[in-house]
Amino acid sequence: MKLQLQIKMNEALFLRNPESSELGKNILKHSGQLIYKSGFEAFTFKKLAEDIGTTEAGIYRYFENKHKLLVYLTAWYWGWLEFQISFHTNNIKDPVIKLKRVIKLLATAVEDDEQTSYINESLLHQIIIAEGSKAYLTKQVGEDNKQQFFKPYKDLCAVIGDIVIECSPKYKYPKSLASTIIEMAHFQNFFMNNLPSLTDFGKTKEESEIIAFLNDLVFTSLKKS
Amino acid sequence: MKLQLQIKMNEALFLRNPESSELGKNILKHSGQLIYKSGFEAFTFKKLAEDIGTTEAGIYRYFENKHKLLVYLTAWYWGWLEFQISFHTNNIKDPVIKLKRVIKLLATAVEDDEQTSYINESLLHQIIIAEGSKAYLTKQVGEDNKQQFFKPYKDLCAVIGDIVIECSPKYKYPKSLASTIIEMAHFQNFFMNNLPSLTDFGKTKEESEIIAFLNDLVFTSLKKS
DNA sequence: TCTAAATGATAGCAATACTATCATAAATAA
DNA sequence: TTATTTATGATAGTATTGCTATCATTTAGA
Repeated sequence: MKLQLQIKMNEALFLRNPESSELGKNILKHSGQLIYKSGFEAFTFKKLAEDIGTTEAGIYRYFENKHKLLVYLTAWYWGWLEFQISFHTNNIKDPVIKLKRVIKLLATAVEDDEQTSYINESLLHQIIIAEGSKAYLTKQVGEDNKQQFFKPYKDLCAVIGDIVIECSPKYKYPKSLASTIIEMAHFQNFFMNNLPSLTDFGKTKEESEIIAFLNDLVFTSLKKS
Repeated sequence: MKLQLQIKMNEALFLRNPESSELGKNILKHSGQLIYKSGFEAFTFKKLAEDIGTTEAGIYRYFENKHKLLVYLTAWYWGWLEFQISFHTNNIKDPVIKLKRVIKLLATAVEDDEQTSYINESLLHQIIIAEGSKAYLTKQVGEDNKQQFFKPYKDLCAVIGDIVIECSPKYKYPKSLASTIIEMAHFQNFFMNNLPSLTDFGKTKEESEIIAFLNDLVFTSLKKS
């Protein structure tokens, strides 16, 4: 039996559901590759269309513009990650172990899990590191937020915040700590690889060091309170 | 006597030094206002030129493109902030108080200090919060880094890292903690105002709460080690 | 097998991101 | 002072981007 993981996406993110057709799936697959390769700024629907072997107009039938597509990809990623977390922390009672597992999942380059052939999760992880913040660092963030585009991110943040509270019921900043963990898991990775002197991991470039840093940061905060 | 604070800028950031002429100063002033108002994506040299009352070609004589201009503004900001920090922590011996002062400076909306008429620091602070990461979250980050465009940011990070070490000589992650403080001072502000459920400050929207969060995060980490 | 929906092919248009040219004004050096 | 460099203004032009529209052709579902 082959299970197919389906992440329910916000319908306002697309014009036509990309998961409902071959062309749509190709859009998701190739946009991931293209954004990874050339960066979001250089990414255009024209190039994407050429890559797939369709036309620009074809892409526009699925996504209004490249911003929506980026938001789609990030939303998909956060949804997928929340599932990974609930899967990998299932049956763990100790919230400290749970939180450590979460930090590891956030900071570790995932392997493509083959459950979704049209999205390469490890590529997506890299894209989120370098481009993820651009999904919300815009003037339309308020509008986009009203339409619930960032719900998967917020849900994930809430899940992590809840684990924080389980670890330390009196801790005063569970949600800010959660968003700090998420952002820093990615930013420290980007810095380590691109601006190493902003980190202490420039020599080894090991993800395990980021995990150690975050564990130290989080658990000294939580033990104390 | 009126002191003029001059921040030495990397010459590779511009084609003609914008601080050397009226037009140049106008470019800095109005680009700040425009980016603040419409966001970096919608910002174009054409609009900037119209705003100033010059031509597009006129702007291109100073800056190669809008990315370089953004990097210039961020570099200027980090340089200015490092000066503010050295000024406001001067003569403080206790590194803990020093670090608290630094956190406060990072997280507080600055008031325009009038020393530089052509750059509005409080506007710039807002720009850095919303657009600052876009200066380095690009495919050219490696190239830009080779040209030392991010030196002011790295210097600031080093300064803060040194204070961390003064506070707690055995702490293992001074630079990562420094970049975490800097980034989170800004990100928590952005989240608080735009995606409040990612923080614990959505109700009050007070900067003082961000400062309290960062102080808690940093000093529990440092006291323990 | 009919019919609706999805795709492909092509065109076009306004805005963006530049580059080039030439005239003029302002600053500076001989 | 004049000669000359340097900065600005005005205008043009070009390739690419970011779309929208139309119509013919497949493909898939009822």
